[in-house]
Amino acid sequence: MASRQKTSRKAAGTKAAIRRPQARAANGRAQSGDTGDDIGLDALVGHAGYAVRRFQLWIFQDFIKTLATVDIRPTQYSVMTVVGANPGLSQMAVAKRLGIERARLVHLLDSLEERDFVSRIASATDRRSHALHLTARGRTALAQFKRLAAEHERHVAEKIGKENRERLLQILACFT
Amino acid sequence: MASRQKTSRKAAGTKAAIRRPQARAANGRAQSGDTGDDIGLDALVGHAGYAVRRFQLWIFQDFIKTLATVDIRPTQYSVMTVVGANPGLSQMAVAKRLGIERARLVHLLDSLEERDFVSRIASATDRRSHALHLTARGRTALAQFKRLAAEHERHVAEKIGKENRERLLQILACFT
DNA sequence: ATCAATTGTTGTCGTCAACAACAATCTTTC
DNA sequence: GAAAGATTGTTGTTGACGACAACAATTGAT
Repeated sequence: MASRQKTSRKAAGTKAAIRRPQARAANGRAQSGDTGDDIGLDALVGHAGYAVRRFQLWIFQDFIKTLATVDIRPTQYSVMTVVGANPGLSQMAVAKRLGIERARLVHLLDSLEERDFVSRIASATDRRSHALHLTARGRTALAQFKRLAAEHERHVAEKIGKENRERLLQILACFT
Repeated sequence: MASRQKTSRKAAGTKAAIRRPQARAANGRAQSGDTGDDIGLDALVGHAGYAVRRFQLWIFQDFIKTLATVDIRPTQYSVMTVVGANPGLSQMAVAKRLGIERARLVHLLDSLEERDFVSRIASATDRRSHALHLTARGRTALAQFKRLAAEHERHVAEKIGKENRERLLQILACFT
């Protein structure tokens, strides 16, 4: 135990030993055989943020796994989808539409351009901005991505139920 | 434009100029007055992940803003809530229950212990593990946090509707 | 007694949001 | 038409966060 005590664990052992008086002796639970399933969450249940965080974690992992063969992540997919549906958009417009910072979009487009999915074309009307387009390769690739994304969406429907998924989309439509 | 061209922008200007032939002349949209509201999302609408991402972004920002006066973030709140409802839990049990990695929980508890909200007490039965408890200060603090969190939850209800919020919680209950 | 598993910890890596600065360029205003 | 202000793409930094991999201390099983 030497290393754990002498290293930088600021106050774990020490403080705890001092503050003992008020330490309620672990109300019946303590560290017995906690499988992690019988632990109450108290106020946490009923918090939308907590449920959404867990859900988003699950849904992103499934998306990444389902599109692992093509190595496309959710944000990259969203960028290509928007650009594909609206060719010629500026980076600013895409960033604003997707709720991404334009600073972040720079790197996203760098990688997508390296893979020859997207191209930044100098705008004719505004020499500051770039008109974004899918390349020919990007268009055929996006078609495949959409098939895989649809498969991912089926996973979601299996997980929470087909009608629940649609209800969810309807509830959250104001954020898209 | 010197710096933008000569610096490390790998292929923006150069490549784009070369790949010109196939560049469809921006189908009517181009870079006119894009306010960002009239941009189609195509397949993106209908993707649960996208809607959930945007929602989680909003909900976390509101949570952080609503609890800014006490400087508590969502994850910190979830830890204190679970520990408060289940005193004596080990770090492993808390991490598993909340879907946090135990490596990450270490830092979370470090900060909460520095602020005297939580204390790690050496377990009597297992000298490896720590029994987690709220301090007296932590208990009174958590009570205030819960009031502020309830206010945040009201913001959510205002945003998506009271009944929609409850429907949402019901749909995502399997993830909590 | 020995070997595998567990617990807390440290460290690294990559993703992501949030800011702040900057050069180039556009737009407005006088 | 020139100066002032706003916009666009870019670079950089910061911090929260998830994922992994190691490690020492300890426990439990063989």
